[in-house]
Amino acid sequence: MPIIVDKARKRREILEAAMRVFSREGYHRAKMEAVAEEAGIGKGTVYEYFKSKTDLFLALHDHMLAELKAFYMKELEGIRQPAAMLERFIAVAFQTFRLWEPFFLVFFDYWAEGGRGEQQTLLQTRLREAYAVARNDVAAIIAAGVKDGSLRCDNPLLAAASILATLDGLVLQWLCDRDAFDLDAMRESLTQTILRSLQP
Amino acid sequence: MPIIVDKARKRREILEAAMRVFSREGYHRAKMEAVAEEAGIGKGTVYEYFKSKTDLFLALHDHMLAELKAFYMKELEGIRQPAAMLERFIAVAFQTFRLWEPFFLVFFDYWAEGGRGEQQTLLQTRLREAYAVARNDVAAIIAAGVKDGSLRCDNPLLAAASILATLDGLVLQWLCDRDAFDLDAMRESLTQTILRSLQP
Amino acid sequence: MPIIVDKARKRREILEAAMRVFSREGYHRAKMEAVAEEAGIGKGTVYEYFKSKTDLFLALHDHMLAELKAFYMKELEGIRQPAAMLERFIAVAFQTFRLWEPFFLVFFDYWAEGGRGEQQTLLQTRLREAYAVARNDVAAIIAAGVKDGSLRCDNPLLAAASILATLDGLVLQWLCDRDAFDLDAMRESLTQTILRSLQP
Amino acid sequence: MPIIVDKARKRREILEAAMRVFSREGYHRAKMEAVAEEAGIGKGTVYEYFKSKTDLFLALHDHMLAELKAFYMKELEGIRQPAAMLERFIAVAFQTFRLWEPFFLVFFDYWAEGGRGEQQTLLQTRLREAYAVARNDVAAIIAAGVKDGSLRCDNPLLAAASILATLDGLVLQWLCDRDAFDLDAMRESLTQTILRSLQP
DNA sequence: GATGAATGAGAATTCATTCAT
DNA sequence: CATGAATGAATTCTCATTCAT
Repeated sequence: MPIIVDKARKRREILEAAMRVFSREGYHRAKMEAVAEEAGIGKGTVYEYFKSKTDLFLALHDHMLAELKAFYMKELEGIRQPAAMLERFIAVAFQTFRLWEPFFLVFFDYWAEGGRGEQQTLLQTRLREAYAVARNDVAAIIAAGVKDGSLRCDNPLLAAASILATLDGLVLQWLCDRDAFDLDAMRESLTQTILRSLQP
Repeated sequence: MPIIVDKARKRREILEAAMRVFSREGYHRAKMEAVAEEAGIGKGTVYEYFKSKTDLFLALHDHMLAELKAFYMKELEGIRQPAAMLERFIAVAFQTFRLWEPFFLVFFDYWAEGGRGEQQTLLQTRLREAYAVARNDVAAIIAAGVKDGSLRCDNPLLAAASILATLDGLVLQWLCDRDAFDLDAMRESLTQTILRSLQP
Repeated sequence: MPIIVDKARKRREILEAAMRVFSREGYHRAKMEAVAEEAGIGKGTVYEYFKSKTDLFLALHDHMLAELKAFYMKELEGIRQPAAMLERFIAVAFQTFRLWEPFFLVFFDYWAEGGRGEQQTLLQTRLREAYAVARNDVAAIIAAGVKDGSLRCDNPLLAAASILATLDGLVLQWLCDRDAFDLDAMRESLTQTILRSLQP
Repeated sequence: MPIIVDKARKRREILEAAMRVFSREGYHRAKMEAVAEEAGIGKGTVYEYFKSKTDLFLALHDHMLAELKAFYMKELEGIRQPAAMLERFIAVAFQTFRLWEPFFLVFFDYWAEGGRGEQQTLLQTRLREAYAVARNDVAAIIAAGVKDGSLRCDNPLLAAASILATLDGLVLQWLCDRDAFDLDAMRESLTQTILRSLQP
């Protein structure tokens, strides 16, 4: 009788090992062997679950985004007021800066790989889609506020893009230098600025 | 009669060739040979000017920042009003998105390399310094505005960090998807938001 | 109540699966997993019957030769006249070209492995023995003809070697290019040439 | 000034090293590193001349056939009589058995690789072409004999194919077992048989 | 007996760097 | 000075084999 293995579980373990290794060393410097070791398995086993390093990289992107989204969903659950949602959204973002540091470090590599080239790589498509989804989600909150009169905004999608950009840019800057600014002060200041700019 | 070679000039040519190659392929995928070819010289010659690929990468960072700074200086020249300077600063930033695309694509790699690790790499130090300088420059403009009463801001450094973050995040997003948002609309909207948030 | 398995039968099934896979892909490119799949069993099971890939390869050689010999025996059964036996032998050989194509394709690999090296590999010994047996068999037919005066030949063993060589060389050539020559025309021509050269 | 290297010469040296290694170990077992070592160069250098193992293998085929052909040309030079040419041709073939042993051992691999598959591999095409050329060359000699009345043959191309097959089959057999038959006796016998079968 | 998940030795290939000319 | 031929450390990926169930 064949050994019964929870393939989905092991797959996730590999993904999480990959995240740690990639975040530590960077995608290009990271060796498959290191990923295997981090996952506590043999080199060849990784290839039973992912057919190449690229494939693993891609799968990790999906995995990470799914996890991130789930985190946001959970944290935003139950909040109905658009302004409150935005405030919470920003707060959660700042939380992730600290809690999901490795996550964002890996993201550097997606940006570096995905920004490049006109060839419509799978990664590029995914990255583009992920951004579009995020923009739409945030824009939807703003639009809801506009509708119920609690917010004012001519172009919710543009505002959403801008908010996301600020958050991205802040992790970037903060990860390059933890002393660049105080996270809490920045969160308060940013929340104020954004909410004020959307005030009716 | 030795051929007199303008070493500084050739050095710059190599740097610019490297920028094109790195922006096209990414630092890790880029081959030294490709850089040499792009510069129209022999592979070995690159090593006469830069002692290693890392060294070239690092030197390119300095070169690029110097060029960028020079561009900003020129474009901001003559403007005295803090608010006007900020407006112009943002406008110039958006200009660079289009004009300096390869530049930013290479920047992805600096972020990817520099964000990582506690090891105080030379690159990391430089990146940190560059950010600090940029923050100080922008903060200085704001502080000047606060001083002459034309602007209001509790923490100019924090505001500067935030502005820079937004701009960084926007290139990132825009380079991943040129259709993410309209650059001109974004510039206008962003300028408004920022200036309004600094209104006394 | 243990499942009674016809081990010999399954063994043969694996051998035949191996023949198909080896003939398709070549011994070296063929994967044990592919053999297992072709046999409709699990990868590990192959190792219950053959202790290694080499072992399987070797066993296949024996199996194939036994099958081939049986085929010849059946086809030559009842023929007594040496000349007629030779004619039939050649005809059967040409039949096998078409009918046993995979068989010969695998043989390429035995030649490639067996021709090489002074190390007295098991395979090499087997190959040598197989050739010796075949030569003796054919030589025996010729010798019988010489004895009954229906054929003339100074050195039956040499003639046998030559006949076998021609047949081997023809499969080789024909398998490399099905359009190299017409099989039927070749068979007729060859039969004539051989029989005439052995005419008293 | 760049180092001046006789690239063609080194290429040939690598090819010859490859022939030795491939003939010794077989194409599949042979390691690129062994080829490099045999050629007295570094592993990477082989790749400066051949872009892959397959490429080297293919190039070796061409190289070997060219060398073989040159050898035949030289040895047949000056002979005009068709019968004499055939006799000489066979004699040269038997010479090569002894002199070019490694050559033929490598050929096993071409047969093993080239016989297989319907995919029109480059190697397969080359092999087919090589056979066709050889058949035509031999057939031309026979046809010349038919024309001047010194030989008789209904189908020179068929006869040529048969002669080549016999020679191929003989190397095969002989390389598998040097004691299978005496080369000289076989040569004489074969020459007789062939010439007699072509007698008017 | 049968299975297939796990493994790691092994091989092809790449590419930064050196250095003879 | 400039060059590009040579190099080998490093890395990805393959696949025969093992063995727990």
